[in-house]
Amino acid sequence: MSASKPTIHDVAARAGVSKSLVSLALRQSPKVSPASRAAILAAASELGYRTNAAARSLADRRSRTIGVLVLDLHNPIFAQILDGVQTEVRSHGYSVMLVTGNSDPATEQAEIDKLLEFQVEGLILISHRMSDATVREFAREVPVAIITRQDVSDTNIATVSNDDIRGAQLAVEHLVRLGHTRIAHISGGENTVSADRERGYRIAMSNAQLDEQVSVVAGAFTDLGGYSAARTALAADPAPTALFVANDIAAVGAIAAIEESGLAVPGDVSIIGYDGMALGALRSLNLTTIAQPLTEMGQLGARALFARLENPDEPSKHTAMNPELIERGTTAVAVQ
Amino acid sequence: MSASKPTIHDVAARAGVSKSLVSLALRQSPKVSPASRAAILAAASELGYRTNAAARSLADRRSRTIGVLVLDLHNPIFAQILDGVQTEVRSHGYSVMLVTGNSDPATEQAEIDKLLEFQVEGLILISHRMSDATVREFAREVPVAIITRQDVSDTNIATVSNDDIRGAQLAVEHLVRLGHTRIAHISGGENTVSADRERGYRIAMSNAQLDEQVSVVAGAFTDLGGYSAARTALAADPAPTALFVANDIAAVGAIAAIEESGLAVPGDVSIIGYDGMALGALRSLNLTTIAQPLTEMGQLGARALFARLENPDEPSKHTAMNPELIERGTTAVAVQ
DNA sequence: ACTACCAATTGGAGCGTTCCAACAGATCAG
DNA sequence: CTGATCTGTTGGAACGCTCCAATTGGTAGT
Repeated sequence: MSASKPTIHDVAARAGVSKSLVSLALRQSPKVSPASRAAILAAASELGYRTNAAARSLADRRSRTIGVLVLDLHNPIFAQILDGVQTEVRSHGYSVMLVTGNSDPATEQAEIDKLLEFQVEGLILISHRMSDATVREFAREVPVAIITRQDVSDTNIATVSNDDIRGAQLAVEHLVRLGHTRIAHISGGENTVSADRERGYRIAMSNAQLDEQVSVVAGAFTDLGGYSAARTALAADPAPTALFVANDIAAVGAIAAIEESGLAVPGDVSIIGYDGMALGALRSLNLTTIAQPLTEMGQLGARALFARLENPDEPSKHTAMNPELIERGTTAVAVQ
Repeated sequence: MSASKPTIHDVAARAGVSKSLVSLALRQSPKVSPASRAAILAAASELGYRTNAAARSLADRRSRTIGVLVLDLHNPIFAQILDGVQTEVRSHGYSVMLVTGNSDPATEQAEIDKLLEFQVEGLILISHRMSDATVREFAREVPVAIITRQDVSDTNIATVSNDDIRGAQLAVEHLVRLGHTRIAHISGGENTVSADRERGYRIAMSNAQLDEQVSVVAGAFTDLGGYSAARTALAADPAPTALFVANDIAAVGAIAAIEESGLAVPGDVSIIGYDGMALGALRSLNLTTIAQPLTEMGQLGARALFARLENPDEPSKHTAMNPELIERGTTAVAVQ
């Protein structure tokens, strides 16, 4: 009637065997006789025994756990990526330890430090805001996979991303094809993904001889960020007839700003986002966007991590995905 | 140049002191001389030492970690609740270990089992699909806080929720006030929250002498669930002029279905959701809803857990929040 | 009947920490 | 100068598990 949790010793005593045999039985070793196995399992369940992961991971010197950092749980695209990650990690018999840094580098770093203290065997960063140096530092301790970015290159860091520059060009080319010239860009703030998308915008504008029309308003990867930036963008004279917004969730905010100012989407202003979030497919939003295969990217990222875990000699590589235009209802032929 | 991770012994050797003193210094004990402390800290950082959480939690017999289960990361309201939970948990010096069960009871249970193996000191369930018996079983091992539900009662289970029956009534009363009579309800599937909201709907309809008009279509707490159910609801003859949808994300799906069938919101059909998700406030959705104070509920749930952790004698209690009507653009006077 | 082998089982060491009782050396009161 | 007190430091035990080498009983082969 011990007050605290039963241990392997308690189970052993109750089943009338040694602790070693209990350990073997609990881990399905074939060298335990059926009789002992039955007695041990019975004793364990009677006592409500639960193995202590801390002790196990200490003795084992491995945790069978992967640490996952997600940039921002408010944006549903990360849930889509996570779906792929979880599926893959579980299929390898590992657990996921999930943390967020709320888009703040210092918090992210602190959370990763904790993950490493917990002895995670690998790290998956689903977008992040830390410096390359910091990430590389972590990569010296465990294999790392980065999903959504490709800027860090290191033998111990695998990356999976789409080509944001190319994707942004697809977005602008689509608008140009519809006859738009005053195409403004709402950026996603100070981060590499945003920088690439802006770069693609500039390249495509230049290719279309629209250099004079280039107009970038600083926004953020959030609904409110897109909302405020769109207000600013619309205040220009002449106002843009199309907006390429750095990501879908910000595009939703931008639509709100446009409708609020009495204009129609896409009648007066066309909007195209980026990411391909599931919600955007619904008719109430019906958002034209550049889609990335989010769930697949999660899966591939996890898979790359395990490849390295299972074969530490092979260096990590970059996996490039193709961004794809999904034409829906928020873009239309320019009126003007 | 040891291949594996440095331990406290390595640090001790390098600093020329005992492992015990290293342990003390690393935990900011005041009884370490400044000289030793400096030497130890230097040695630790030179070696890239990181304390092993498994060993610490084993020796300490406490993990300083709270396990959090989230129903579904795809619905952004859970991110809002999580914000409150994280803030509170961190302020107590604890870490959060986050898992999802993808709305599946078996997966949820397996994930919680893992959390308990990791020796989490408490459990926060942000909505879940497990049976009362299962949850009560967990509550025998550690204190539990349930956010968003109030159905389980147990001295070791704290609950924080709004009154869903009352909230649903507010929704229906709002529609009735606008002159609607053919008010259909799109439910959220087989779970207690959904059941309560449906119950509130029925009560309010009855109070308004609209018993004959009661019409419930089985949906789900997802955008697609709301979409399909709304299609079914609209097929009725006569079609409803207003829909009370079980939650916001499903309401977004319902709006899509309505617009797709050539009807306008709120011109032809009014829509009211439930939850108060942040996204609904944006003008592009502008969703009328019954709001719950999500972040605050997260915070209060975590706080209730710590109250019990710090004072195990005091039984856990239920905290009731008030649901509140937020009138936005998806409801309007009935035209008939 | 004896060795050889195999299957099942066991105690002990070790994983990296924390806690505790013990200890050395300095400081101080009488 | 002696004992008491305090400050800083130490080795060993313990946490709950896994791994390993060793041990016990059979069973089979000759």
